Amino acid sequence: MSQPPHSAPPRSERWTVASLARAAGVAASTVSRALRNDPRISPEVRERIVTLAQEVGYTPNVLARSLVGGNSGLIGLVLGPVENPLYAELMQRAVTQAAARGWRLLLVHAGPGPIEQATADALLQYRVDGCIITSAELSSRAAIICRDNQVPLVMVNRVAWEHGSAVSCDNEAAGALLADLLIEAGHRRLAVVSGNPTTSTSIKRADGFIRQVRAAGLPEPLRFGGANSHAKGFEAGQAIAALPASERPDAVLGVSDFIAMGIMDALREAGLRVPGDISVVGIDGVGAAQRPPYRMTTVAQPLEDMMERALDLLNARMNGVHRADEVVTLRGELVIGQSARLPARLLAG
Amino acid sequence: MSQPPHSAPPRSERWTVASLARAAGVAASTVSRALRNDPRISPEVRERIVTLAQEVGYTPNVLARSLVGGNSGLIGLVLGPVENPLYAELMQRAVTQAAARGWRLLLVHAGPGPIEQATADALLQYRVDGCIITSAELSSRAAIICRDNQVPLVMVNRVAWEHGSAVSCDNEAAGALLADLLIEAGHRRLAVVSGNPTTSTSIKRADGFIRQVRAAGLPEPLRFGGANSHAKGFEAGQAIAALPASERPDAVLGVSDFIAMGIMDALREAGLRVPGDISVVGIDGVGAAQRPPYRMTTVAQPLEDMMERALDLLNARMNGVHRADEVVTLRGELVIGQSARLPARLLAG
DNA sequence: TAATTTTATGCTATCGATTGCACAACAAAC
DNA sequence: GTTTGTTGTGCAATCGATAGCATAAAATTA
Repeated sequence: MSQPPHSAPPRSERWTVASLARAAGVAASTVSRALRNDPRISPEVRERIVTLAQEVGYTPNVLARSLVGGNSGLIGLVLGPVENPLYAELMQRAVTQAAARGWRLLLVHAGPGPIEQATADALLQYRVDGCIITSAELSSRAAIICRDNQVPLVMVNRVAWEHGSAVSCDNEAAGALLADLLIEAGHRRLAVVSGNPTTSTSIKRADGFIRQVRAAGLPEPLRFGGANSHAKGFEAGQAIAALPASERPDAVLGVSDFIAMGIMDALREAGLRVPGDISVVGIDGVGAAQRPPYRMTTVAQPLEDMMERALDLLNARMNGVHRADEVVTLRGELVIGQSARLPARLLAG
Repeated sequence: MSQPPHSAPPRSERWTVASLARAAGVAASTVSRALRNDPRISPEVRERIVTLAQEVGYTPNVLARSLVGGNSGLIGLVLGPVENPLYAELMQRAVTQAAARGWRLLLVHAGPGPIEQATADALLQYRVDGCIITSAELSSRAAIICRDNQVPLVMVNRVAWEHGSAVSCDNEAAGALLADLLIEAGHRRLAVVSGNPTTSTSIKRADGFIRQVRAAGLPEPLRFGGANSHAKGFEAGQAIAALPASERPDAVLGVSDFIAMGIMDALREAGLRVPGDISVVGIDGVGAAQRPPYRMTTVAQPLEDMMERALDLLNARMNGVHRADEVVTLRGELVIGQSARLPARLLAG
């Protein structure tokens, strides 16, 4: 493989359509057409060229191709802080599913900090065909760039701020479902620990939860939170544990599994049993929260489907096709763990 | 911004050197030189062109530039299964540090499965300037491709298999250090839970640990393991907890924090106290293991430095410069948590 | 057999940015 | 007032792949 057996190897450089053409005694355009299965090329010639290309290990230069074709095959990816396992899981699915469609990911940002201008510019410099933003917070620069340059944009796990399509779980329904179940199971003093107060995801989940608590005529839930982190959940858990038993909630929603893990850790560390003394539920369905010691009862987001729909949305907007922004909401699925007391009817099945 | 105020806007397309040149009344080459600060362009002309470019929001097409220059500015990134927080942390640092050098990451793979041929080919198709592999296991296809095509390659957190440079922590020393400390603190029955038996990282860490146990004249450590996962650690923890108290180890090393978390979860679930009844230590220093309820005593890898050295190694091998493969080993740093009984001398400071 | 259509291939321009070389314009020097 | 030297720009080729158009050869038809 490293010693191409043919007559006109490019001087220790890589093979190109031109060098292949020289070696095969045809024109560069013929090589290009043969490799793209253009029906106008005769079977014999095509066969000869394809064989040669394989023998020498020819790899097309996508950069050159996209220069003329206009499609880079690149999708920009902006990730939130990956200490939250949700983002890591989203990333993994993004890579896999993008690859299945022949696209590659240009990873421009990952982390808690705001995205820098130079970083956001890379989306344009590399002529990405589309962009996926999964950060709940600091996506503004990237979103603006996409808007100003007609780059298809889809937000995953957050709704669009002013431009772009979005795919998310029905967050309000998830919060409501959990409230209903907890109440049905007999919980009477509820609490909710929110995440970042500026993100739609956190707000909706808490809203749905609180709405059902009120609808049931129960006292207003206690509220904690402030950021989507284990630390904030832990703080809230400590505060809850410090309450006198008579005032302490008997069930808590962490609006993300990540937060709920922190809550549970704090409660247990304070000597409370979960779910014996207090129920804890989350939303997201991340793997880390499904493992012991958490075994979280949660509403899992259909991440696989969400990413698939996200790529569909991008695909429909590529190649200059203009379409109205679209918001897709998928229903999450209840995952019965062992972190909360639930209605008996659910424990049978 | 979306309404360029100038006379010759490209017909709703993006601006190019050519359209800028037309608008500025100069040649394309002049635009190019002005934007690259070529000293041969007069200050006035340069100023005029730069201002115009900024006004209309011109973004150079990197694909076209790399076609002539030969440098794509892309670094291929191959990640292991990101359920292990270590990989997520490495990724975050890779993005940040690459961006600081003006490079972007082409994320070609992330996950437990083997890397597909089509995926590995993307490294060549996009003409990456270098490649980083942080997967402990399934990197072969990518490594082979890099070797056969003189693509600079550096493995992070594993030693090179047959080609490529590598950056890793002094794994053997880390294992040995932890053994020494545990023994000094009075532990006598030690155990080690390994990861994937084919990875150098796991082997070395266990080796260093076992070596020191033997050197101290203590009985051969119990051995568990088989994969670098929370589940395997959990299994090992359950097995350890099931042993009669007289045979049960009083200290366990999980060769990664991820494994050690699983061990600790199982021990605690079985009613054992950590570190009261049994000490648990890990290696890696991931954030998840530093949080409650783990507060892991561990040897932290200097991830920031490791990634920096990795990029240095790539940089030195770019632009066709050929250098011998290089292996860099950095020393890890002890992090004193609360998961193990340690020598009193350490607890003072 | 000439005229026409089909088929297979080559020539050449193109995408956008860069760069070697040529060449104006102007200043300095004899 | 011609010659030499310096500066600043433009022209044209290049990178690698693709696509429109032209054309030679072959196959079909009149």
